[in-house]
Amino acid sequence: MPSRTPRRTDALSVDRIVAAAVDILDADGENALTFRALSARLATGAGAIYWHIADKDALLAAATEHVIAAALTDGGPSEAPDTAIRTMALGIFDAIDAHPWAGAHLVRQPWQLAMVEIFERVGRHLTALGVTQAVLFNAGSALVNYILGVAGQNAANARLRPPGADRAALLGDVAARWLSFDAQRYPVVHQMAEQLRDHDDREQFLAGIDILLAGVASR
Amino acid sequence: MPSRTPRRTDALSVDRIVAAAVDILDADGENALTFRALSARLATGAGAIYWHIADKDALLAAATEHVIAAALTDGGPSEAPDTAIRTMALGIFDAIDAHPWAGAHLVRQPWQLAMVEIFERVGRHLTALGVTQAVLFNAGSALVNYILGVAGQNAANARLRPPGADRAALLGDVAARWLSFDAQRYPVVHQMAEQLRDHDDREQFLAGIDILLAGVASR
DNA sequence: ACCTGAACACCGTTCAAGT
DNA sequence: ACCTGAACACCGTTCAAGT
Repeated sequence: MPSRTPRRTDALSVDRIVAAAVDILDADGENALTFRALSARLATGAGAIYWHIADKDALLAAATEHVIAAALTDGGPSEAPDTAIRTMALGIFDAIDAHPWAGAHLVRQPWQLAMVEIFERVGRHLTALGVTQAVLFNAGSALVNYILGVAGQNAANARLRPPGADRAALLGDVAARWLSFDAQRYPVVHQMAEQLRDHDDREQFLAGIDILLAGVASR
Repeated sequence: MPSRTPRRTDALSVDRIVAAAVDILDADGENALTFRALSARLATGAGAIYWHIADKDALLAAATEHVIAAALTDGGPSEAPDTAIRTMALGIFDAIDAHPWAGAHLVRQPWQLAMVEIFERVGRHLTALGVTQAVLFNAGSALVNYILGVAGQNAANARLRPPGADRAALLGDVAARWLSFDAQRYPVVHQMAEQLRDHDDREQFLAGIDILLAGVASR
């Protein structure tokens, strides 16, 4: 029986719209996010959303920003620079693993805020690592491009995986597909298929980061 | 006045459909490729296309395959393995630079034929380079993911670039955008903006390949 | 076997009209 | 200022009907 006027918690806002969008994207994937589904969930009209957000691209960008920003927490300042890069990269990897649609959008829309944030951190850690001014740009761009490439792959894999199917089953399918190619023409693919079946995406991602760091260190 | 019955060069076929699709994609971009536009260009009904090709995804996949396969020509067999990797990577880079929509699709649909072909070649060259069985899978995947990451970026940049605008102008815009961020919070982005303005995409792509190769060699 | 083209179910986006 | 919801222009895809 509070006498204060009740807070209008149902008022529309960019935050509420983005939160609802993230919910839909996480639950049912990219195709499920329509302005009709979103306005239904928010109990409003489609036009109301357009008053707060420019268009669907801006909506996806905001949702991606939201999810990536949460992943970009700073590690302890005592962390060694190369460890810091691994930590940050893993954070992005895990965020995209949990929200594959964010990976897809990150790849399609570079130069968005999340991207600049990633670039800044990678660059800072590389500088701390002693990378010279001259190679910093190339090294940073190589790392970012690698991270984005994996992000895209992960997003694509998640799209492939039917809801409910587990990772092992999908890997088995892909391995079988690889083995179905002609062994004479694709010997390497054949032998990689074996390793593909029981590899760990996360470990392999880190292995790539380590290769890049080793390459940078050798300069 | 040949008496032979004229060849029906206007008969529909997957090849003609794919060729027309590539034309539309190259000329006017991804959004311009609709079944209506395609059937109009082929002077037929939309349903006719569906008799030859499963759906739009299959159409894009076939168009991508077509464009990437053309880029994957074998270098001379006398080529050193690391040179061969650079040559192949540059071939893909240039193909995607010329057909950005193919880069976008390659990123979205891994495990398609073009991907397997790329993986095979990268793996073969790495083996020739003396890479051990144990690290082959990780090294190959790192290279492929990096190439795909750059492919995605290139595709996105091309989508950003308004038709007619040149690369230099776009780079200037992005650099200006980077400089508009707070210099205290984004010092690295600020200093990279300078190098961004007059960097060469192709050279930077190769620099990344070299970093990866150096990292692999250091194992 | 192959093609036609109208029809269906669905989008993103706009906008006059409301409060 | 903010919301409503019908309307618009446009998709991918299907399918009965043709040849």
